Amino acid sequence: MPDIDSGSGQLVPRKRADARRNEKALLDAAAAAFVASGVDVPVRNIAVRAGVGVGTIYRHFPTRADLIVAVYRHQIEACAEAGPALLAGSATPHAALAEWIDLFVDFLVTKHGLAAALQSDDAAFQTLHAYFLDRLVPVCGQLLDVAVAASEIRPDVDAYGLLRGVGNLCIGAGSDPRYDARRLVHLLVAGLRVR
Amino acid sequence: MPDIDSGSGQLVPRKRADARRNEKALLDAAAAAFVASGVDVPVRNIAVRAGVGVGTIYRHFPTRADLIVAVYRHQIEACAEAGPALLAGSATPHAALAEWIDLFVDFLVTKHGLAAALQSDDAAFQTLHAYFLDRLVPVCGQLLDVAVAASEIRPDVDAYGLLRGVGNLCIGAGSDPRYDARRLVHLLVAGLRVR
DNA sequence: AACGATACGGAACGACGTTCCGGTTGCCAA
DNA sequence: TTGGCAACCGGAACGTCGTTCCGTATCGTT
Repeated sequence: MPDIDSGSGQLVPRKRADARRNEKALLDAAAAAFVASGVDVPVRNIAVRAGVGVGTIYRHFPTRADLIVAVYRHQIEACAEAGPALLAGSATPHAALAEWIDLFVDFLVTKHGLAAALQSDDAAFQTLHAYFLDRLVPVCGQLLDVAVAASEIRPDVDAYGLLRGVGNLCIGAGSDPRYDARRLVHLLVAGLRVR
Repeated sequence: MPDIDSGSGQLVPRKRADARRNEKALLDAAAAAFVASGVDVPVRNIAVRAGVGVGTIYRHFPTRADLIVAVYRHQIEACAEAGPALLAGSATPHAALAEWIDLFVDFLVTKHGLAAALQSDDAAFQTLHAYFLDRLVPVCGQLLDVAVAASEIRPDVDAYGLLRGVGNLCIGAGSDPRYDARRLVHLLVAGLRVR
């Protein structure tokens, strides 16, 4: 029985044991390296940490973005799923939006260099860009829609632009104590309100 | 008479004619290269455009930041000097602040990659960072002070953070038609208002 | 014209991302 | 158990880029 069900009825050939072991080791090593040196850490460092050759990294994760997404997938999913929950449990739609954006900001500012990588137009980061957008823009859009319907915020704000703006504001947060990204994001969110 | 007065009583040895010629050629070449490929254009490209060796670039401009500052110094000065003028000629201090920030944003979004370079923590860009801050933070601070004194905006906003936030919002503007940095900056500035 | 200071050019080096291939290892069938 | 082959691995090798360095050329003065 060489094949395995990968969650959605698709039969994919089961990977070799050493390949699975290396993939796990790489994820752990990458997570540690990202914490220690940011997501821009040289590929070779991650390879050394994981005790594998650089070729092995590229085989499992063709681009750096694939590795980043794999490392942070759980947290991004959690953020996405928190959207509807906040909407259901908050006093007002605007409060829910603000709290959700806080979650997003908290995630970004604790990941050295991730916000910068998100905005990079380097082709290697397109996958990263796309994953964040696919997963978070709809959630943000829903929060915006409800808040607009409640006449709490201006009607002409789109989720994509807002999310990119928030992401941009998070760049460099954490490396300069004089720069308070959370505060600026709050100001931006305040600017969304109808007067 | 080999020495020359460099503006402030300091006698500095006059540079050789070929050195002055090359410096001019480099500034022109860099300006053209920045427009064509952004401020991250490889050093060698600039050297080729100027018809010079790479060593000559590093002799005249030890870091990339020095070259960028030299290319854009005039525009940055103009932006700084526009602050007081706007303050004098605008309807309200908040309007002056908004207009001045518009100038700053217009400058940034038309210079490919400059906003990103401004926030980079790479040591080579420290000079750039410092020059922008030295020149523009005081101007922004003055605009903020007056607007605060007029009770138009919240009192707890500092010029450094605001300027960095605006700069951050400009990252990637121009390379993605879906991302409207000007609009987000407007929202941020709107968020500064007292309720 | 000759000479010293100044400036030039580009080769060379190290860091990095990425590709490629000879050797190794896990897996299945016989 | 073992043979064989596909999958997989490691790291050498290549191209790009920033940066340094030094032998050579040029300028300005005497």
